[in-house]
Amino acid sequence: MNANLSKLFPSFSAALVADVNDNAIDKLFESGDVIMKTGQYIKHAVLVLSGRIKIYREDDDGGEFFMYYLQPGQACAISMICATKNEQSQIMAKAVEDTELVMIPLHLMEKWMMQHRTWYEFVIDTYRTRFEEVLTVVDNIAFKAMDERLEFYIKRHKDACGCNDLKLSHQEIATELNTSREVISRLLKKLEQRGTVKLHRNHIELLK
Amino acid sequence: MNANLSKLFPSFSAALVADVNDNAIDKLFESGDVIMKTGQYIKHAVLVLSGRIKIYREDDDGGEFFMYYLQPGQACAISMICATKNEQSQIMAKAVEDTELVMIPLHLMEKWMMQHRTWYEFVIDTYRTRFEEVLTVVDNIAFKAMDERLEFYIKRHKDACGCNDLKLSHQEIATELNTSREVISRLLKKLEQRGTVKLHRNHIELLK
DNA sequence: TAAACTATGTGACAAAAGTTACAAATAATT
DNA sequence: AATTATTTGTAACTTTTGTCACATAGTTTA
Repeated sequence: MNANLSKLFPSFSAALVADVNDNAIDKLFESGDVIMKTGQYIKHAVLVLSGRIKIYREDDDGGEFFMYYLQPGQACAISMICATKNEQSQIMAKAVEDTELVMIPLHLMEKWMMQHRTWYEFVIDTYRTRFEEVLTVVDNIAFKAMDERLEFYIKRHKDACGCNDLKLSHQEIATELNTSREVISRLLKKLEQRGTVKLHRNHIELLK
Repeated sequence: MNANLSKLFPSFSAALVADVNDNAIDKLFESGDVIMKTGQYIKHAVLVLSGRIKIYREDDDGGEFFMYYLQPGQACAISMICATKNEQSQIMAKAVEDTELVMIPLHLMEKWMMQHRTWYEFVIDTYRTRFEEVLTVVDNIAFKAMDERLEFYIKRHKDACGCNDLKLSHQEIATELNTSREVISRLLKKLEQRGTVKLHRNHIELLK
């Protein structure tokens, strides 16, 4: 089914790769698609094969606070945690590139935890790294002001896409940081004056 | 060793309770003791038998941001996650009452995951509920202003201790919310005027 | 009990963030 | 090319939060 599964998930044993190929469902999403809504019931654990996903926390007034990226070779910790009990999703996931996923039915989660040591370790590792990532998000909003949070936001984008372009409007960035467009425009201007970025329409060039 | 272990952790199988009693180490802390420091290596998974613990996230400048309470019958998710790989703690834990803990050596974590279904379910459930709790913390600092965050803080204290007294100074509350004492004094005065609380020295009476 | 210490109250002000309003620049559509 | 829509820039203002200064009221200690 997927020749590059073992390349993207090198820790998986051959038996596990075979089991994934035999049982998992492949699914494609286009850039911009909402992959999972808040409140939706989760029936699969999700592995990312290609593309890029952004994970958001939503509030009652339409706020969409950006939490973290999901990349090829990674798994959605929330889907794994929720999948074990068929719980509702606490987050919203959106594809920001054309994305290929592997969906693993929830009843296999527990079986594989017992059967495949490499799956067990992968799941625990996914929990740990994602928990730690959420803690760094807490750090930023608890301890930092908006200027530093914007820089952190830009840095994470750079790390995730490996590029020097942020193709978003000021309004979109503001929404993901739960602030207003004017605040982001102001702070970006300051970054431009410092030579950190160059501003274009719908597009920010990252210089340093 | 502990007669009430099965009362506090009713989901545990008899075999698991016996295994805990045979292998775990009992440990006592006094109110105010730091149970775990940020950066400390974790060698045990921690279960709470009695007392109350507060979990903090620290920053470089001595900030101590309050995350959540740990109660009897609960386990420290961070210790479980980190214990599986002997990682460093990402949080600081402080006893706010005299506290009795059960420490489970890390090499048993994995063994029990395979051996005891009730342990597996308990661990997964601990991850899930704690992950969700951290997400509600993110909600509060990402979407809410300080007045609402203070009310949320008070509510969680009330839920955790089941009492109507918050025995902390304004300065201590300010530290745990990463703001200044004056801001907390101001907001508490407003709550008092609304009849929500009654202010005393080192002690806030919760009326509603 | 006087002195020292700690906690709280409060006014005045500064800085950061959020809001309103509108102009200018760019892109898309007719 | 003209019109319309979107994005960005910015000034003026309000609100919230943070800081400084100092007064007052309890508590503890000498």
